[in-house]
Amino acid sequence: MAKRRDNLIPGTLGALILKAVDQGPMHGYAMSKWIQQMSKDVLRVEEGVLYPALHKLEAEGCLSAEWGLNNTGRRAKFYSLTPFGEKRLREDTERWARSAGAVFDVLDVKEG
Amino acid sequence: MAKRRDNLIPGTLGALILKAVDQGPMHGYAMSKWIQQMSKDVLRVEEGVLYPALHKLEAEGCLSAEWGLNNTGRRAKFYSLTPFGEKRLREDTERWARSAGAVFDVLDVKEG
DNA sequence: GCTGATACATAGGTAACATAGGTATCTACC
DNA sequence: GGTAGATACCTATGTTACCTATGTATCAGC
Repeated sequence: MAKRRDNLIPGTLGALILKAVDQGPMHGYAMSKWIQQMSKDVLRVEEGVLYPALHKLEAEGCLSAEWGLNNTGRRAKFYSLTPFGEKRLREDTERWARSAGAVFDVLDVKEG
Repeated sequence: MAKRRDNLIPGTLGALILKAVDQGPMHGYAMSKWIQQMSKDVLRVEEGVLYPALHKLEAEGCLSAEWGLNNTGRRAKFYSLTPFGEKRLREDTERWARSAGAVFDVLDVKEG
């Protein structure tokens, strides 16, 4: 079980979530769909992976949460970026670009 | 201890090593230096990380090893790519390009 | 004799993700 | 009334993969 590396590149999940919430307050299920769509179906964030990550980001002060209603009247927990979360997103994005670029360099692959 | 994500993007180490050996038979220490150099000092493969990974790749049939002497006459274990290792390198590289590209898409970062 | 570089190796710790299960509501369909 | 599927949340357990620390040994240079 626990086959590795089917969906995500480990270490990127936090940034993906923060980027989703950066679009505006969003609930978990919508983030999952948004990431899947923006990645053209390459990245999938299963719910058993998503919710623990959300709780961790909230505990770290990157996200704030409050219950509300979605556009069909269903109860959902909406997350927003805190200033600290915005800072984290910028840092994570920068670190990712740097590290991923280095991997492309070594593997001698054209990026894009 | 065990601070996370200082050097490597998890899941990329195998491909980095295979790419190093793809340059020609190489011993571990030289791989470490080669990766560091090709990544412009962004990626560092510590020895406690490298050698277990080499043993694993050998056990999986991606690498073959034999003892020899380096150019200064020192004893070293030289690794070569097996056909299976070449296949693995191609697959890993392709998967990396696809997944990393998707992360760039989501994070809305220019690659390169 | 000491330091630093080269070269290999193992042990123990932990984070992060994958999988599998669970609850609950609402709509659509039969 | 029953079922299926989508929406929406959650937790528990397992495994991998990496990080750190530490050890051995040789050789060059001071």
